[in-house]
Amino acid sequence: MTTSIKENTRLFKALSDPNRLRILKMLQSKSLCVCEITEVLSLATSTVSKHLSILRDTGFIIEEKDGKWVNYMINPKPSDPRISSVLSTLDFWISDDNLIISDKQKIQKVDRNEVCGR
Amino acid sequence: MTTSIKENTRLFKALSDPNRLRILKMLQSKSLCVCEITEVLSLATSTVSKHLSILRDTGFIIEEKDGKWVNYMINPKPSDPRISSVLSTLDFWISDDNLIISDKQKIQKVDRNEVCGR
DNA sequence: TTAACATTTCGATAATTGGCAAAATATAGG
DNA sequence: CCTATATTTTGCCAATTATCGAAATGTTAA
Repeated sequence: MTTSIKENTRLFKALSDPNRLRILKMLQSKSLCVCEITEVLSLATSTVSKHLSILRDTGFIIEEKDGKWVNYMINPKPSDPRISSVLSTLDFWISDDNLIISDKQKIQKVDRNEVCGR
Repeated sequence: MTTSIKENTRLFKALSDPNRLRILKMLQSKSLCVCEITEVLSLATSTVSKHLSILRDTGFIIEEKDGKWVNYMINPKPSDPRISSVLSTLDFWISDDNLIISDKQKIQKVDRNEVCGR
């Protein structure tokens, strides 16, 4: 495992954006495709895609292709124990934020066949 | 305790700079004044001062005035449990980095009466 | 093979951040 | 009170980052 300052900085940088934290919290509830996340965050698709690639490259999430969709989900078996540690930590560090609560309500209702393609 | 997305983002932002991580690791060895830290990091005094104020404002460190010096040290009793958690975590996440090892060697030799005032 | 849709990549731009030097503030000691 | 030293604040610049829209890529289904 790499424990360099540079590596750690990269990990904390990945966590230091509100939209990326919202994405992680949403994925802790449910796997989602890019357009579903885009709908909840109200950002451009390309912006969400970029956030997702940062979270993927640092090992927080993984992707799984499903036809024309790409499903993103929390990395179930991170090789880096720091990732597991952060993920379980976020579970109770962030829970009662109004934004997070409303995000969770939204993703329960979001249907990719309705939301995407408009 | 605040557990908002904004608060958490701020905390991770504070940790997402290599020089701030170096400062935290140095202070985990020993309390230091601004000019001692400046000497090790080879940055402008004003830059170091700024980094220290960010770490102070987020609760990672505290300051204690000592005459013309200001000593900075790890916050011994953080009111926010997330701070304690991160601080103990950093202890083993970052330890074998060459930069950190050399920083620790340097601060053992640094004497504020020699280093400052030149 | 087109058409439609999902996603990623690219290029441009605005906002944020880290850096320095100089000015301002604070303290100690003559 | 004046000077030297330590630190903080301010103003400015360069580098980085978040964002968007457009173009490129990939997939499905007609």
